[in-house]
Amino acid sequence: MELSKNFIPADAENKWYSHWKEKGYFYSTPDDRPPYSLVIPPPNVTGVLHMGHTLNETVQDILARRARALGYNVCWVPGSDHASIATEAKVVDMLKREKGINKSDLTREEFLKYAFEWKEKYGNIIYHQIEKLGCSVDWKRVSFTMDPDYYKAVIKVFVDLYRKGLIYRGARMINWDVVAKTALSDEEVEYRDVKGTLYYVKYRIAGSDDFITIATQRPETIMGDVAVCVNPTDERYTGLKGKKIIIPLVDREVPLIYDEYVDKDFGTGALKITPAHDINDFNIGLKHNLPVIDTLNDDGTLSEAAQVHVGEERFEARKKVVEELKAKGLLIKEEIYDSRLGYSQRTHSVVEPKISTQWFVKMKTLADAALEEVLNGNIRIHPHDKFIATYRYWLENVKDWCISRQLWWGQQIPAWYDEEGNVYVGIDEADARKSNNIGDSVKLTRDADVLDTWFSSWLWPMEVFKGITNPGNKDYEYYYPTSILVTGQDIIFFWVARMIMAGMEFAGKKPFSDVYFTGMVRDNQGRKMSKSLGNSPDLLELIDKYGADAVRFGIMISSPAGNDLLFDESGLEQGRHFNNKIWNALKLVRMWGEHESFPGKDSDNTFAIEWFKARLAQVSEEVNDLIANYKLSEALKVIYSLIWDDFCSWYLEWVKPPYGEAISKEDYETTIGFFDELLLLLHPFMPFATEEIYHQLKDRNEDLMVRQAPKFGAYNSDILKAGNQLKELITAIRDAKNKNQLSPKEPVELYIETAAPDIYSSIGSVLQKQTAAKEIVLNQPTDKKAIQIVSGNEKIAMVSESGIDTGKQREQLEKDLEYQRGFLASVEKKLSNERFVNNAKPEVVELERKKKADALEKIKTLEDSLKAL
RNA sequence: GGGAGCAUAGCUCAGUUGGUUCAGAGCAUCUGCCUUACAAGCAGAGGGUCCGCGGUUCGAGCCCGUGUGCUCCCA
Repeated sequence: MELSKNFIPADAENKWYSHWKEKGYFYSTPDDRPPYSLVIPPPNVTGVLHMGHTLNETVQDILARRARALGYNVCWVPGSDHASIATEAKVVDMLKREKGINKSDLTREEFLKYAFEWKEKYGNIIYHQIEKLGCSVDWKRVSFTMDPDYYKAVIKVFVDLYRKGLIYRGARMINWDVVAKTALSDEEVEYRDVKGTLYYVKYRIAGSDDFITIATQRPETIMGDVAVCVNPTDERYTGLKGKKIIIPLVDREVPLIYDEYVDKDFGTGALKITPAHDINDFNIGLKHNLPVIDTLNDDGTLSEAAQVHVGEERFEARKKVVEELKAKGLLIKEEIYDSRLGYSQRTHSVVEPKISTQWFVKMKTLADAALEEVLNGNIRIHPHDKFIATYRYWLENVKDWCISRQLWWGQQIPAWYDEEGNVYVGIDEADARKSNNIGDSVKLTRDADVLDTWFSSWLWPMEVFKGITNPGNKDYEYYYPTSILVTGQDIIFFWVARMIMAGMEFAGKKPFSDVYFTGMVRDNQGRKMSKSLGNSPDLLELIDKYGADAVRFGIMISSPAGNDLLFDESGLEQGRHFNNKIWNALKLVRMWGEHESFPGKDSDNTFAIEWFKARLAQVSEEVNDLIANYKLSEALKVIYSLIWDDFCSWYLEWVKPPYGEAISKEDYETTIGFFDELLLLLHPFMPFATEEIYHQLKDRNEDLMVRQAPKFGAYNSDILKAGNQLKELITAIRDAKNKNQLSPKEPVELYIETAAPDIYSSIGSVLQKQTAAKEIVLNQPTDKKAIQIVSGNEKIAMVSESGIDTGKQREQLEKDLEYQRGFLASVEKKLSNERFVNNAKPEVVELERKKKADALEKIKTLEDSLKAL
């Protein structure tokens, strides 16, 4: 069959993915082999794969495929999480838009029905993309954080922690998302620098016509003020002790209080205290026994308690309050200053600090265990140095985790309240009654809230193997702890740290042995990829354009471990070119196989074959080391160079039979053998093209995906040296031809002066072939007019029938000579330095002596060549 | 404000234990080639004060200090 001019990715991708799937290569069940398990960091069901995911999934697939080749029983579990806030928002939006239904018109059950329908419809997009990318995940193990068993696991864990006293319910200052109308955890708030306005407002002092001026960025909360606070050491205000202050607009009388907390230098040194809407004010309020006046509704509008502008949106209300203060002459000035505001990670609305009764997890003991497990080295973080400090800092300063969300999409909190508001926790109502001795006559109402999504995903490595709902089962025993977790550095707290906590708390065992953090994918201008910038390419379009292998290549080649990478399509182009390069190598080798009969003669390509054998062993070892250290980008570069340079540019040219002649059967088969090993090395990075070429190379039933890597033993390093020398000789001669405007095919005679003539018995024939040399003569000077070339310590006179430009040559030789003399001088300087000779390690000194000898020899050769011109 | 990281060729980045196989790769640029696998290619070439300053050392891209610039995390 005629092969196409270039590799066509789409055909291979569809064909091989379904073939692998049919053969069951992705599926794993426990057996005698060592396990290699990993769980996909669950993308949320609302999403599509962005470039960050692409990098992440590619890294995992590389590790998985590599582990398979090394004999492990690989189990890679796919899945997604339910993303309560994001999904609920999308479903609410869809209901409104498509069906004209408001969430408030639905019962919880009705809403959940729609939500599950939505999930069925859109939740699979992501799996399709994972498939297109070639990921070898076990499709029989797809998990979802709202699956019935998973749901049970989350409830079980909640009850368990509650009974251990690690979960409590209480009123605290929390982060409130006014769009989603739910509490958020500290980690779900993103802070951004903004230009804020500081308003200077006059508050009248009761019983006088004097004023005290406060500075605030939130004039719309004035109505919630319960005190004005100054620093006790602030002399400006000492005379006001015991006075009352009148809050503008609402005319409430509040005390003037004193607290060290107030910064005398900020604003006017007088701070309005609004405990309901600021965490620091809240703390001061607690300390001074002040009331809390919550002037905001859950949706961010002003509440009845505000008395004025009731029902106005908070930022609208701010404008109106400012106008009113201005009108009353109470606004002294406005000042722009740099501030930071918290935004909801999901809805991007400004987060409102709010006093609210929520459920919390006590983090201290959990955090201690999770920290210990990493510090003692049981869990290794890669790259270690970059993230260990962050991990440590967060765990040492962790705050309690707010886990309740005022949503429906999620695991409903298993807590019931009686009519007095007493709370009873149990895995279901019956359990709650039984364990708390509550009779059936008592009416119980279930807590309406659900749990934070991360409260379910922290169980992921355990529960995908049913480790919570069915502990001790065979899968769980075999696959847990998992081998590695690959994830983005941005969720080190959300997820990684909490998974470790969960593992230690519920299994008494770490969830994984290694954590590999990938960097962030940015665009080629270094900007974070985001929907609003529109700079995130569509994965499926990229795959259409370049092929999945090229996408994988492009993202990996520019992806040093743990560092951010600037995504640029030029990398994908390079990947596509690489595919074609291998494809063309395939075409060449196939052509050799098309001869009717092979000559029976013994190989005359011994050197090329032995050399490549050694190179292959050397690089395989290197690749093993690199991958073991998670240096995947470097491993890919090494493989790329082995295939393109060593195999295609050198080896294939060396063994290529003259046009029209056939290669020997032995060399042909050896070459295919090499090709197989190269494809195996590359396969984890570019699975489709390699599998396709593997089958095009030879008719066979076995697949590359399940081929086992051979063990390469020691390799001959002498032959590698000889290979380098050969390459240098060829390059030097080609270069000389190029510089003298001779065609590469120009027939020449080479007169080589060498101290080691023996080597030419092995490399001679290749050298001759690659340089179009009619003849190679060793250590016999010629008196013919020749081009003088120096390569290493070899002095070559190249005789050609065409003209020679001696001027150019002289220039080149003199340049080399100058470099060698400079080099010699630096070495001699070192050697004449007594302190160097006395202090440096003997082998270093010896090396310098050798360098000196080499340099002297080279200088002599160059001088001789110049003379010969 | 606290902490971490980064700064090497025009661009994106490697550079593991300090020692000319260490100053590298890919892309880009330039020169010559439509050479029967590959022009998405081949054969070559040019290009860097390794951010500035100081220190340790016989010796620093690498270690230490400091300054500058950028990025991230936390408050």
